[in-house]
Amino acid sequence: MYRIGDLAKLADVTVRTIRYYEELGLIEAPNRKDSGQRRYSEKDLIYLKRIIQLKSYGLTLVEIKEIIDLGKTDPSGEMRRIRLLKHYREKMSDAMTRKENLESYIDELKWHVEQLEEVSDFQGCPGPACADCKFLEKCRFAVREED
Amino acid sequence: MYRIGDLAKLADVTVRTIRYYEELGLIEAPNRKDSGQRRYSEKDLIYLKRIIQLKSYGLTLVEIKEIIDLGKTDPSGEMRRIRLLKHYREKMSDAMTRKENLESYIDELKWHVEQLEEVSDFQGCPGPACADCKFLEKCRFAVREED
DNA sequence: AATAAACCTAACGTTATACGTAAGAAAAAA
DNA sequence: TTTTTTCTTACGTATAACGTTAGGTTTATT
Repeated sequence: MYRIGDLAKLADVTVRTIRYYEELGLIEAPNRKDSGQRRYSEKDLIYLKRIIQLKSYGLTLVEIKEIIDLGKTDPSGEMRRIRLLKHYREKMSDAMTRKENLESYIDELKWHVEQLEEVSDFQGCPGPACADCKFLEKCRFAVREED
Repeated sequence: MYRIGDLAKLADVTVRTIRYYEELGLIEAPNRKDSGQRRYSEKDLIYLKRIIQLKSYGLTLVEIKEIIDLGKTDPSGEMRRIRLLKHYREKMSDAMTRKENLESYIDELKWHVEQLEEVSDFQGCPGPACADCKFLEKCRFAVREED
């Protein structure tokens, strides 16, 4: 059984953070001693770490709560199961979109790097330099002649 | 030549946003009429759209400004070029990290979906149900027996 | 036993981001 | 000549994720 300070150290967060997560319903209210002090189990630590992991994925606490609440829903019964699946698939779809965005961004960065490495007139972009820029095809900002 | 309201419509942002970006130095102060009203060119529109695109990648305005300022730096001279490259590569590295995180997240979501589709005791996770969970190998939260 | 360290609740404070909104006046457009 | 748009200045706002303080109790340490 951990005290709240122990748990905080093990998960590398502050005590306040743990209380705050409890307040938000991200972690369950733990057992208390008669004096009122919280005592946590190994399982609580696992859950907390999991939340931190989800945070590292860029989810907000609200999004994390949604996922947790989904988990709490009793999945027995076909309808509920289907709804749960629907929710998760929406999350998946969001994530895939973000991933695609990120990949575009990475492409753009690559483009900048290549340009710096190989193209001379960096300042002319976009504009007249477009004419003989080797990235013309890929560039959606290029200044092209009228058809 | 666009008036600020025209530009706003074309880029689908508010007038305030444009002035704000100018204030931050994200876009250059445009030419003015004698009366003081801003007049924008096609190129200004391109730059603005580019900023919006970068925003859609999840960059903050400050990060976008960094990138823009990098672009403004005169890249002639080997030292500057190298520093520019270094900055861009750092951005790349950040982006790659975020991408990896996102991929882990997607994996986790997949795992949830598969679990919902195939595993019966969802509520028992983590805990005793770990013993015969088909995802045991991949799970870093599993409750395993002592060695 | 005494002191220090940790814990409790409740509630206000903080920092940052990205604008919104209002005021009062001047210029452009219809 | 209305109506719309624009100008500057400057205060307001909303959300996120806790930080911090107060005032008091409980554990741990010496």
